[in-house]
Amino acid sequence: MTVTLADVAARAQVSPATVSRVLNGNYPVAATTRERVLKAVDELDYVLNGPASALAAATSDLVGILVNDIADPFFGIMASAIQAEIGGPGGRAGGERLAVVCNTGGSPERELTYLTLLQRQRAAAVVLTGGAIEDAPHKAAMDAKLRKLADAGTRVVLCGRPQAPETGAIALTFDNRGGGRELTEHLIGLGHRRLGYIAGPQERTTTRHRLEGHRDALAAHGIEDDPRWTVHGRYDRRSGYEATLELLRRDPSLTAVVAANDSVALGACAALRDSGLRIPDEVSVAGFDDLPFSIDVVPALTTVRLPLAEAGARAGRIAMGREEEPPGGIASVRGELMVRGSTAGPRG
Amino acid sequence: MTVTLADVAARAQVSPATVSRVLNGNYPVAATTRERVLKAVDELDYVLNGPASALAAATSDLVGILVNDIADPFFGIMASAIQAEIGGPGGRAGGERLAVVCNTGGSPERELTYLTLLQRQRAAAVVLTGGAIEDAPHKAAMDAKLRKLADAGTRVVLCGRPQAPETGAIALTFDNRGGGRELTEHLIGLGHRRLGYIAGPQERTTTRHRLEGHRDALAAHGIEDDPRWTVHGRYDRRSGYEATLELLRRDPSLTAVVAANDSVALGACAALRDSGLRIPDEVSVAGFDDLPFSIDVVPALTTVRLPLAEAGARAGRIAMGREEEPPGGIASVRGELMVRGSTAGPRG
DNA sequence: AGCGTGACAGCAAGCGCTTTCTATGTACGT
DNA sequence: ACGTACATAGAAAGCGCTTGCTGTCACGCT
Repeated sequence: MTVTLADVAARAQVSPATVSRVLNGNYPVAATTRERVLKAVDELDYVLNGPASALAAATSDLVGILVNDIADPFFGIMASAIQAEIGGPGGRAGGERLAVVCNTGGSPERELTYLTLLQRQRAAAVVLTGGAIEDAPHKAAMDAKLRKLADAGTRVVLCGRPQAPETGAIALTFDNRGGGRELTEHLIGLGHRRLGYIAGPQERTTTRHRLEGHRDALAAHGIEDDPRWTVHGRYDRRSGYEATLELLRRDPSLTAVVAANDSVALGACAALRDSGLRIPDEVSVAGFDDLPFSIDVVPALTTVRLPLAEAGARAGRIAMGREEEPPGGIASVRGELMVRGSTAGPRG
Repeated sequence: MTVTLADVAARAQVSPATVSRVLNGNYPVAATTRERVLKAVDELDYVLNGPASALAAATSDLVGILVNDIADPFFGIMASAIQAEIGGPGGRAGGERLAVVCNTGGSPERELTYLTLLQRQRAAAVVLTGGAIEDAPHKAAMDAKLRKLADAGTRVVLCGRPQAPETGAIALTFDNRGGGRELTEHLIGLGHRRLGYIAGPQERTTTRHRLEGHRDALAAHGIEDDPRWTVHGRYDRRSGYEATLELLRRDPSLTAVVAANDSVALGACAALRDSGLRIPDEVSVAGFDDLPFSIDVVPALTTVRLPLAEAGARAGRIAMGREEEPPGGIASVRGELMVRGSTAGPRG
């Protein structure tokens, strides 16, 4: 039924070994023989059996990219950059690798299961993007898994995720804390003293770091951090909408709302508008990430730009061993404050 | 070094065959034996060797999802829905499958190469999303490839892509033409007679169908289709920005701009604003897809909502053989016109 | 002329798992 | 009690490929 190496060998009148060597090209084969083999491959429309090849060679060309939410451009942009470098087909790499992205949906179990699946396939490398979950048992399980992957020869790279010491993983982390601080300082500088904060899900590192940056800034300026001013939600627009209404209910005198990310900020803007409040005249709004749409909303969003594509590309290169690892296996990537129309001094 | 089935068998004092059967669970194994095996698996921290398993069983649990641009939520949303149904880990499906998304970046070569790679891996199913490329040689190559995949037992499903007859693929197509017509008719109904159209890349089916729908509407109302009113670009914001400036240069008297999709529409809005034109008072703008952000821009975008998540879920189910194929192997999915603030009568 | 030396090509032994077929008990029915 | 049927477990034959090792020439050097 299906064409095998042996069929090709028979047709080209050579041994299977020779066909294999022609295909893998790491062993001298006479030009005329090679031609003959290639011709047979073509005529028979032969397709290598991946599993068999992987089994015999004990290696695979699979590279996994884990993302929390594939429908979120934050991850899409990173994944795209990573994949381009891995050299999924046509990438700079040459050797054809199957770079695939796996959507965990933010679920700890799926994250772990995907890692196991990738481990089963003896993946050549794995890149984990975005924040990690801070549940202790889960973290322990993840670290153990990463350690095992690394030990088995799989290159593990973290992109936009805090370092996991002792796992052998290379980390490119985002300076969420610094970005958060800078953003809130900007608002404080404009004169704001009552700032609402819409945080992401409780148990994620990204959430915690951004929030800490925010609080650092408040503390540095001697501003009391009223617990009513912080609401947790998901990293999506809907959540931002609801959280903003809640914030307004708790304290209608807020003059600024800082959101966990741009999508949340969008929801916040909608909620404010629906509440009859003008941005930035009555309330300022700030986001985080600087996704492409952030410049298009009106007013354009003040936010912290994260070099997602650059970081992804670098992570991809490191995963392929085409770029030196950062010293200590970790590098921090800074964000850049983008001041735009959505923020202004209070009572504008 | 690595733990194999045989190691587990030895530790559990059974034969490798029994271990395999416990793991695959499709053969009677006494409860006590099973326990013993499971215990050994756990103690040894055994991980199945995917390639070996796939080779021996001649099947694989890999499912590929091809997308044109992973950074575009249009694809992200579909991919997410497909993956959820495939049952990547934790999905409804139970059996653990490795659902992976492959980013072609819109390149014909990469599309083909990914298909080959998936074919190598003997993928269980493949879902292709989004428009196809209309280059004849490429189409022929694709069709041949799809045919071969289908013949080899891989389930092939097209989601939001025109049917490829003779390939054995199941198609869920979007009614881009109908949606395009409806949208333009809405504008005509408002009184517009000079409508600019920003189309996508020339060689894509989606581009052509939406444009045809637009022209159908114009023709139906006896409106001349001035070639100056159509500009081709990419499916992104930047392109929309530039195309709009070009449109304005060619004919400053346009009263409406219809964009190939929402991202392009966003760029169009920015260009109009930068040109000092108010939306919708001076120029109306319409998009396509109804991505999440479309409701947040100001004014909110009039657009055609495509049920991306629903279609993706259905495609995923069909790929898993959990939903009956549509009659004739093809089903058309309609869009829904969403009238919002970005469109109004001319000289509003 | 004789032999060392490359340059190729082939043999054959696996890689780790699945699965058919066979063997061994055990529990029935009569 | 004896034969039959059923429930389990094992032996072993691959699945299709890679690769270390073993030839076999043909060439060039002394």
